[in-house]
Amino acid sequence: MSSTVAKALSLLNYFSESEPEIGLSELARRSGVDKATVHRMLAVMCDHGLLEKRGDARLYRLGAGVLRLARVRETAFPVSSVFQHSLDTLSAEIGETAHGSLIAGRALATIGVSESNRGSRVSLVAGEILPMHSTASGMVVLAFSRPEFVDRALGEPLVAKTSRTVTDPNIIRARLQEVRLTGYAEADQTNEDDVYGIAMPVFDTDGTPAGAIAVAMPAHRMTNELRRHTISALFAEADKLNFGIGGRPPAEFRAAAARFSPT
Amino acid sequence: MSSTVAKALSLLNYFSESEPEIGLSELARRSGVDKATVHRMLAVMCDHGLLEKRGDARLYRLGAGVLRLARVRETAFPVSSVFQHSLDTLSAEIGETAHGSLIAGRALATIGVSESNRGSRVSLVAGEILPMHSTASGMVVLAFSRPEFVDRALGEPLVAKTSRTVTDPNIIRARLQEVRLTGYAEADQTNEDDVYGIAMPVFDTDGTPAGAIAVAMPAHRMTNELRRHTISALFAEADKLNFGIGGRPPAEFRAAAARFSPT
DNA sequence: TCTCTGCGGTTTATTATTATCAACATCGGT
DNA sequence: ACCGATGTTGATAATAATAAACCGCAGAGA
Repeated sequence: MSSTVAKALSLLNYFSESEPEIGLSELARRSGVDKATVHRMLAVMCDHGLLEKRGDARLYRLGAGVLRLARVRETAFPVSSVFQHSLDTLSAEIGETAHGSLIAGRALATIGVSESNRGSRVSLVAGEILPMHSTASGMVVLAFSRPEFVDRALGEPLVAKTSRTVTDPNIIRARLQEVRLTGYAEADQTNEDDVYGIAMPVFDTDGTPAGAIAVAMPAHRMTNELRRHTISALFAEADKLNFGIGGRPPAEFRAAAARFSPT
Repeated sequence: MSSTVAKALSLLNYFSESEPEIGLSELARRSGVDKATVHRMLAVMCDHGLLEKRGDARLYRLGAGVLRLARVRETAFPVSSVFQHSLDTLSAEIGETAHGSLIAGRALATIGVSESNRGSRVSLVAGEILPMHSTASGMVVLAFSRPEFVDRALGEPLVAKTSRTVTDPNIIRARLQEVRLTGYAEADQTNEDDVYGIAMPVFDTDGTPAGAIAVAMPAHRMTNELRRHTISALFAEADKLNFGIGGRPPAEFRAAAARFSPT
C-alpha cells in the first residue's frame, strides 16, 4: 500500500484533462508525501520519460514516455482502436454518446469516447477514472468479476456522487446479482445528475471482464423504446468487440444474452 | 540509477512490440534485480494498471493504465495526432516511410509512423527507442539540445549498430556542429544497413527540441534530387508542426532554414 | 508414468537504501 | 521587500532490497 513505487505511481493519477500540469508543492500537498521525496520521484519519472518538466514553466506534466508505452501496447494488443470503432458505431446508431473503459489495476479507465452529434448530449472526458459502484460500466464489470475483485472494490469508501448513488455494499451486491442475470447494467443518475447510462461488459481471453462499453444519455430522454434499442445495440457491439479482441464471454453472460429478446 | 522507482520503471522498457509479454524470471534476469523484488514491483505496477497479468498465462504485459495516461496527455497536449498528420503528408509526398519521435527522458521515443505504400520500403515499429548517435533523428535532436543533454547522451556507451556507425564522441560533436548549420541531419546506414534517414527537429515552446520528424528510405534509392525534395518537404512540415504544437524554433534553426535553397 | 527442470510465487533474517522532517537557499511575481 | 513557490541539504527513523532458501506447478523427456 505504502510502497515507494506505489507512492510514485500514484502521483501520475493527479494529472488529468482538467489539470494537465501540476507543480511540486501541489503534488506534495495532495499526495501527503514529503516535498523532498516527491521531488526525487518526479526527477526519476522525468528521467524515464513518464513525466516531463516544461523548461518554460516549473510545472510537471505527463511525458512522451506514456505515448510510447501506449503505442507498444496498442501495437501488440490492439484494443483501443477496436473499441473506438465499436463506439463510433454505437453513437451513430443510438444517437447518444458512447464510451469504453478498461480495467486498469483496481480502477476502471475510460479509454475511448464517441460523442453523438446532437446539440444536447452527454459529454465526458477520455482518460477519466470511473467509480465502480456508481457507474453502469463499473457495475457490469463487477458483476462478472471474481469475488476478491468485488470485495476489494466495495471495501473502499464508496462516494455518493449524486443523491441517488447507492453506497451500501449489500444493496450493491444484490444489484450485481440482477446484472448477472440481464447481462447489462443501468445507472440512473447514480454517478452524475441527469445522466442515464447503460453498460455491457467486454471480456478477456480468460473469461474475466476486460472492461465495458456504455451509452450515456440525458436522463429525461430515456424511454423504454430507447432502452431496448440501446441494449440491443450493446449486445451486438459487445459480441463484435469480444470477437475483435479475442475475448471469451463466460457462460453466465452468454446465457443472459440469449435470454434477452428485443421485442 | 539505483533508486527503487527507477528500477521499477526500467522494467517497463523491456516490453516491446516484438516481446509484449514477459515473465517474472525473465525480467529479473535481464534487469539484474532480485526475483522477489521484481515480483513486488510488478505487483505494484499491476495494481496501478501500468502492467497487467494475463489471468490465462503467467506473463505480464503493459496494462490499460498506459492507454489512459496517453489519452490524458494527448487530450491536454495533442502532439501525437498532430505528428501523425504531418507524417502522413510526408510519406505521401516523398513516397517513403516517415516517422516521428519525441524526447522521453533521456531517450528518443518513436511515437508515429507512416509507411509509404511502395512495395520496397523501410518498415519500422512505433514505440521503439532510437539511439541518439546513430540515427538522423537523434543527431538532429542533440544538435539543438543543451550541452548537458548532449554530454549525458554521448557519455553513455555508444553502440555500433552497423559498420558505418560513428561511435567517437568527438567526431559526433563535429557532426552536430554541421547539423546546426544545415538544420537537418542525415544518417547513411549508421543505424541500420540499407537505410538512409533524413531528420529535422521539432521544437518546444521554450526553444528546446521536443523531437524530430524523419524520412527513411532504402539507401540505394537515395539521389541528390530525392534528398533535396525530402529536405524541402521536411522544412515545410517541421514549420507546420512547430506551429501546430506551439513550438518555437531557436534563431539558430531559423537561420539554417533560411539558408536552405531548394534549387 | 515418473522424474527432472525451469518457472512463478513466497518466506526468512540481514543489509542497504530511502523517506522523512525541518531547516534553508533561491527564484519570480506582486 | 515580501510571499509562495521550487529545490536542496542534513541526521534519524522507517522501509525496502537482497540472498538463499522453499513450495507447487507445468511441461519435457526417458
